[in-house]
Amino acid sequence: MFRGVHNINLDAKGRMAVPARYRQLLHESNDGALVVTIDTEEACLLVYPINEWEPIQAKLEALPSFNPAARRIQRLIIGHATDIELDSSGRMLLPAPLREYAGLEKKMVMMGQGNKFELWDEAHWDERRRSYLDAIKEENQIPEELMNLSL
Amino acid sequence: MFRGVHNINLDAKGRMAVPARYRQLLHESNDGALVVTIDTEEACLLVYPINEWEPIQAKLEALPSFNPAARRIQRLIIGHATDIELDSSGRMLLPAPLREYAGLEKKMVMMGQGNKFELWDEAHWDERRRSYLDAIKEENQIPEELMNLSL
DNA sequence: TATTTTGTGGGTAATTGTGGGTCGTAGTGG
DNA sequence: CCACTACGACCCACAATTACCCACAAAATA
Repeated sequence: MFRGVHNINLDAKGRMAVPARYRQLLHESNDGALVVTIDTEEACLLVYPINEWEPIQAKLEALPSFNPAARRIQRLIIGHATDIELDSSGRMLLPAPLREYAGLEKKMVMMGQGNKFELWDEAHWDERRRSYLDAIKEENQIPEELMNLSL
Repeated sequence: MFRGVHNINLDAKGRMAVPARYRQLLHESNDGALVVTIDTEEACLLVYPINEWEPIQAKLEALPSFNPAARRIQRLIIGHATDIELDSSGRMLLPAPLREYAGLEKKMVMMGQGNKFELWDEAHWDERRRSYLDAIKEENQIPEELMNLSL
């Protein structure tokens, strides 16, 4: 699955070159078909290969629609989910509204996260990473699940 | 398993020569396939043979993703975990973003740590080692687990 | 000291990333 | 319904990076 960081530049047309190492993988499994949507907790975008996305959307749709919290999530996540494809030179064009949401201008960071990629504005990610690292260092009570983890 | 220290130089292209004694081992078990990621507590990098890494990523992905502390750890560790291979002369090219994180310029230290290696900037490691030694001398209460250890 | 192994530095070719031109299509407004 | 505009798909050319290779220096071994 996906992992690793890459510094990527967005060009003037809002396109980003997908690192070559992922292209084959994306083409083989899904012919380069992807879905981008927003992360509701952070100002970043999530990119799924279509086959990873479908079950997620199905699960979201199955949520009880009279529940306001569920409706909100559905609206936000499904609402922003946009199909995109890799172009002939292995780039993807990020839709303007989503670029705006994540504050993507030029320098960005692409990170593999298992079944998906995350896209961050570079400055924003640097700052966020710092705060994550601080949180880890200052944490006085580490969750049970993490205590037993040996890396 | 891995142990021992080596002083290593990064060349101008960001490559480091893996000490010959580890090469065979790495090639035999994994064909030289490795994963590098960051240490979240110290400014250093962790290098795993791929077979050692996979179960770790699996464990990380299994953490509850609604737990903020777990999400942070996942983002940081999986997000930075980059696949690399030994080249034909037994060197590895460290990705620029990771080199930056650990402040690796030229002189570095590689240390075996059981199932992985750690990479430190030399000056940084020297200083850190001093502070570790000081901490041990000044410590008045030694953790239970250590009390029963006989070296 | 001779010989082999290991580490280091670059040169080169191939691959990958970047920028931009052009054309077709869809959307907009008159 | 037509002209015009904006945008995206496609294409090409150049720049940057990486993989591969070879040669030499340094170190270890015999």
